[in-house]
Amino acid sequence: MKDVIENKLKLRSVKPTAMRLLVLQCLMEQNRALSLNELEALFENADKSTIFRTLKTFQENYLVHRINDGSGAIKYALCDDDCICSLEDNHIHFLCTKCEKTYCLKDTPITTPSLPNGFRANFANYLIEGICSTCT
Amino acid sequence: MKDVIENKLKLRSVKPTAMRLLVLQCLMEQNRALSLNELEALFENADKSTIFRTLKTFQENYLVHRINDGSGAIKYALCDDDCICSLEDNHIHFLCTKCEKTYCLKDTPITTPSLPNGFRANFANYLIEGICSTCT
DNA sequence: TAAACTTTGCAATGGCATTGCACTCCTTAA
DNA sequence: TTAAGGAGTGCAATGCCATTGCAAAGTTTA
Repeated sequence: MKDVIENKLKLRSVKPTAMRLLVLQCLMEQNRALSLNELEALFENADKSTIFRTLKTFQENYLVHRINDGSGAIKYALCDDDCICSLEDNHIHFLCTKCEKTYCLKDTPITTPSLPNGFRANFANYLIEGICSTCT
Repeated sequence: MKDVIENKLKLRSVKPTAMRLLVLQCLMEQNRALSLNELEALFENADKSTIFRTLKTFQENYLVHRINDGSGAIKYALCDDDCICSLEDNHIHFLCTKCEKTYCLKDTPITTPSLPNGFRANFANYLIEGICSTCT
């Protein structure tokens, strides 16, 4: 397990510090998008700004992507290994309004519609709110 | 023009105060989604909290909908007259990353994909970022 | 081993949404 | 016509979250 995490970092040329390993492991285990506060709560003794900067480093190296789910707090979720956060990598996110958890629906790619004349798309953020399978 | 605005309010049983007429007119004229700060700047002498509460009233009566375009500030845009802000009323929004303006693409309804088993959709927020026709 | 760089923790700061409270305005009923 | 009640408004907080400056701690390199 530890190897897998370290490999993920190596793949993106990010030095494996203790904090980074922890955050990455956490994101892998939870299998959903987490906010800064949620992450902070899971660690107890780690500083929020350190986690913030860890996540920033991760973003810059395509390890995680940010999700704006309208909850007020930005959520962070793991990217696939071959992700470069392009329009093609964007996928739908799902916010359960009951448990407040946000999931990546990686198997549900975003279909970009034809836009009005002169409009060009670079990035898409598609969020669906509803009830997840656990809360049904 | 004034009649049109007053009618819109009457249609939703919202009392036409000066502030409400102004805000509604503004949203109609701009033909795009505006943030609280943008609205405040357009009026100069009106208080932000009044505008906020005006918009809240509008939301509650399906006159405007909120848009989370990831800019940090919530934007507000006019609803159609027959809107009840249901999943079917949701449409795509477009944020131009150059001029920072957000548009409703009312003619581009959101197609909700088939979700994983057990997931049920109640609301969708689909934002596309890119360059608008004016900035191309 | 010392210098240079990176990472971390703490303590701000700033932006935006939201609310409490008092004042004003408008409506209503005696 | 006037007093009372309710709605709307303005001002001044408050709170939450993202972000950053700075110094200490840790790591790498010559």
